[in-house]
Amino acid sequence: MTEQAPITSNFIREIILEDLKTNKYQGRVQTRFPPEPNGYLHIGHAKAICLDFGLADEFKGHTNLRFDDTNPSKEETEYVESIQQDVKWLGFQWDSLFYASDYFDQLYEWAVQLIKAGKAYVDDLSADQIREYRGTLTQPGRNSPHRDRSVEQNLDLFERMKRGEFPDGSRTLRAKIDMASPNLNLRDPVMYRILHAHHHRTGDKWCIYPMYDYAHGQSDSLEKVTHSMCTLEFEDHRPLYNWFIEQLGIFPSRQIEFDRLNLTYTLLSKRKLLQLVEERHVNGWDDPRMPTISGIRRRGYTPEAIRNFCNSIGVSKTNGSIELAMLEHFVREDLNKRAPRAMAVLRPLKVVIDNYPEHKVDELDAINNPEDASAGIRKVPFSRVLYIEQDDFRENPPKQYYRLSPGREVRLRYGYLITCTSVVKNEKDEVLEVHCSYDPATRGGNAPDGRKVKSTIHWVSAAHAVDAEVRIYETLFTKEDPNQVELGKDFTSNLNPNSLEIIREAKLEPSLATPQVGARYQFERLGYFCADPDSKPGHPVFNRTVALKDTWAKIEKKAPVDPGRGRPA
RNA sequence: UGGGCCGUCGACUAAUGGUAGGUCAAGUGCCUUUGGAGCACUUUGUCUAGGUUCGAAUCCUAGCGGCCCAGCCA
Repeated sequence: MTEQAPITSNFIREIILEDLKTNKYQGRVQTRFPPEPNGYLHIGHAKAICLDFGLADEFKGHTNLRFDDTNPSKEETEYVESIQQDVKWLGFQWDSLFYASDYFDQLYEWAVQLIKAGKAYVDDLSADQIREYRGTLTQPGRNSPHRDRSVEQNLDLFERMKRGEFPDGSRTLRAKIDMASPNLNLRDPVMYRILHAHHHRTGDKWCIYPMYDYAHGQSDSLEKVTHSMCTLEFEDHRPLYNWFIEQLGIFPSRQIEFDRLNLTYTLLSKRKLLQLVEERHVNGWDDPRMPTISGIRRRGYTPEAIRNFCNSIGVSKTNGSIELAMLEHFVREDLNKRAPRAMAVLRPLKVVIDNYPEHKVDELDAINNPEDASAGIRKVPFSRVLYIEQDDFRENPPKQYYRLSPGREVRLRYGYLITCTSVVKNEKDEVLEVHCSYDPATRGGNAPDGRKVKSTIHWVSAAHAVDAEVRIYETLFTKEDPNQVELGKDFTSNLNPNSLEIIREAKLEPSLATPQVGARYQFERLGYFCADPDSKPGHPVFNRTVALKDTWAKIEKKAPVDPGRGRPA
């Protein structure tokens, strides 16, 4: 396992350190991760999870998992299950599991208390009217005509809202704050709305449901949360968060806002991810192209890689976007150290070793992981007919191309030095097979005379090869910022038509015939691959997690001249 | 155009009035039975203009730029 990346400090840790120093909460650090169960968790949530759990762990504190389930029309138990699975998979364990709906009774009592204190009132205005009365960014709002009802009447009306006497949308409970506040959140925010909807946990007990602003801070307070982290867009809500707590005189949790994660070529909005799923642009929430935890897990990412990434990107209040290369770096770093190596040929080209005995099969030693001696070695069968990668042969090699070409000698990894003697082509001038001779004295890959070859290529014995499907992924979107669209179009116009390439004719070394689902390998010289649940015994399916860094691709891109054709490729 | 928040290498992030540092990316070299990995080196930055100060990324003022807020979503 990769050692933990050092966590660079941040302003939230500084706040906690200061609170610890001044003994503000008697040395307690209590956080919470509060997802709404209305979708799958994504890499952006992973950042929040690492923060919430990581900071609490660091200071011997506690973290609750709390489902923010105040809107029954969007929330489902499928999501609460996937969220728990994902948090655990990332390597975190919550101290207590709560639901905002656990607090519905208490929240109702507190609402009554606020009504009695003249701090809340039942409003009969419709949604449209409320919007109208709210004013605009530059103009103050106006008081609702119902704002000054008596406490008795408010109590009666609120009670009857709860009993179900009124239809959806006909009334709300509002906090009585200030319709002229420059902060729109303080212009008598709605605390309760009428919603005759079945709730995934409370069933039909309630037909009024608290709004986020009224539920979240009070839930934090009930759990004695000391540091309540959320994203920047809630900054404007903090005065309201504090207002409820002050009016109620309950435990003062503190809300601290940090910047949401943005990743290039990636969308991190639950609404848009849901759209991708529903419109079938991807094959479900766990499609390996999705930035969901379940998607990147299926893609082959490790929890350690994700945690190291989250701990390395820092936490601040600046709106920025992290390059996808950063995330990829951390999977490569982790997998390089732990993934066993294997040989796989994605686009096979037949190679015949003419001077190798027809039916001979040799078992060659291959190192499982050069980064980890304890991983040991395995046997790989070698015979007269092999597959190599089409990319590893060029009839007319460009400058700096070191791989196989007519007359050239290369090394077959853990095998022999071979020299290309001739090629067989079809009528379309395509190379069908390559003929080589091998040097029997080079078994294992070294020449007794000390001669060197410039290149080592991977291979699979044709007679022993396992047929496999390999899925190659590119970014889901073609634009760094998928939200950047022409007028009248939406983000789906930036979908990358080549985000998934299915290779059905891949040839794998025999040890890969029946991998465990989720097993991760490095296919030598190609990248990291992960066995997909679609695998069948003897016919595996692999997802490419990430390619290896490819220096040759860079060289070729920089000087795209093919001397064989005499013009830029 | 009301309010809130934010501007440091290409990206992300440190420096808490005292040497602008780290990671990724990019580049160069070494090494290599993965053109992988590793190692070494290199390039590029404090939004602008004033001010305070022995000294400013940091404090002040004024600009400029970006993000968020007018759901009975969270």
